[in-house]
Amino acid sequence: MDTNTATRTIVDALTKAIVEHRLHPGSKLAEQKLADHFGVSRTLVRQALFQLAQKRLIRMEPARGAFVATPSGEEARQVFAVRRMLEAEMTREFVRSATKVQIQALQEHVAQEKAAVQRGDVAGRTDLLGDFHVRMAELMGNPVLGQILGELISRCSLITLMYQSDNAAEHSAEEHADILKAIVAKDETLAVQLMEKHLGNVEASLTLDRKLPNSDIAMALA
Amino acid sequence: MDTNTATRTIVDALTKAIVEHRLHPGSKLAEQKLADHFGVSRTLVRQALFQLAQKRLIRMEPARGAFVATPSGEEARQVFAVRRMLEAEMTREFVRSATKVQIQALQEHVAQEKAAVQRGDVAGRTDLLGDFHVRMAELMGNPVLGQILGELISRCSLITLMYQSDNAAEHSAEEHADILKAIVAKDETLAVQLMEKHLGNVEASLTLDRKLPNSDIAMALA
DNA sequence: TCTGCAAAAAGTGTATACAGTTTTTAGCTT
DNA sequence: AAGCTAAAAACTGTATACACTTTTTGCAGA
Repeated sequence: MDTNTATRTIVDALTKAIVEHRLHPGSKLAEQKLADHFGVSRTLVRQALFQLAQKRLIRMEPARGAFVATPSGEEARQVFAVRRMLEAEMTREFVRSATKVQIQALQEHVAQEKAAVQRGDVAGRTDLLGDFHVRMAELMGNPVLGQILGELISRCSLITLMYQSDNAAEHSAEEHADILKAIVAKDETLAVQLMEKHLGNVEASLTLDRKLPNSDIAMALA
Repeated sequence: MDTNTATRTIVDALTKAIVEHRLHPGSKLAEQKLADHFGVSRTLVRQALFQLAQKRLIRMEPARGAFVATPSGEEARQVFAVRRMLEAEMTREFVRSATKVQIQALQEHVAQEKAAVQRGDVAGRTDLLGDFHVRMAELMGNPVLGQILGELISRCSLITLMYQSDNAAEHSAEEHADILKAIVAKDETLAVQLMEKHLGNVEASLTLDRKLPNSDIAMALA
């Protein structure tokens, strides 16, 4: 097994479990248990945990171990602010440089989103809605951008779990479609505006000022 | 010693050595040597190396160890593209929201830059020129932004070392001053434009298409 | 002198050991 | 029964051991 292929497997599995909400914010991640589960020693588990901590999906407390992250409302706002900055400009550049093939790829993606919404596939829908943004980054041929955005979106997945008040974000698929229409029309300004508004809507659908994010409860009961 | 304070020390020391060009691109980072140097076991060194790899300041090759990163011209362009996206919007928001105190902080920073330029302090100058951008991010009260930008700028430090053709980036201090003037004048559009142009200039002063980035030579000789 | 090869040295990858800390458990007191 | 305390268990943090891989070294042959 190549250098860090085992570690990567663990990182990916845990990332998936966290963003898919099978591991809840605040949950303890005990090293030995994970090691047993993955059939490796604590050494590799620790490597994975450190990487996840750097991606802010978990936090590590001295001598107490690793816990699924519980981002504060403050932090959530900051993450969204960065996303808006990054994606506004990304959209602008995309309108300028997108080829037919790239636009087609996004159109297919939006079609998939709609399909997921229609058949009530919540998990798939959530996945696809985040992927729309990562896909766009990747289509621009900029993996650096793609990685940064991917990490921000992972964090958002955690955030939406903690703070979602209603399913107001259900319109995301439509908003993606609208953005895409503006892109097709090469209307740079409109596309950027719609993207900013879309991210604003997603953020607005959260109740970031809640006093007790349910994570604290989880931690209190843990 | 708290959980990862030792590891952090090593990460910081190596980061500093890399961005200050005391460790050259392609250099081998042998674990035992580092462990001896820092007076710890390989365990902690490895943790540090993994973190640096995630920040893309080093790369790790299976069974061959860690080397100071040698970013390709392609990657360099991508990093700069992301910086432009992020900093264009950051500048826009800064113009909108900056208080007198924040502007003053930046003015003092630019004054420091000029002083470093005047007294021919190359190392200090390089440091300060990068810090200008991080400082701005921090002043916006957004640590998430600050961290992402900080990492991008660390990578740029490596990039400029590898690809700098001449000292064309000497005008950076003046350009910072110009941007700041536009900010003071609350001229949003101009400030954004100047920031974009500034980053374009920095990138343009590099010869990213060079066939043999000197790192390859270093590696070939290693 | 240069090339090829095998042994030795150095280095990485993973598991395990062990010290110190935190959490849990069990018993004792009120 | 509730609360406190001490012993036990579980867990983290770091070092070390060991297998396996890569690199270096030294020597034989051309």
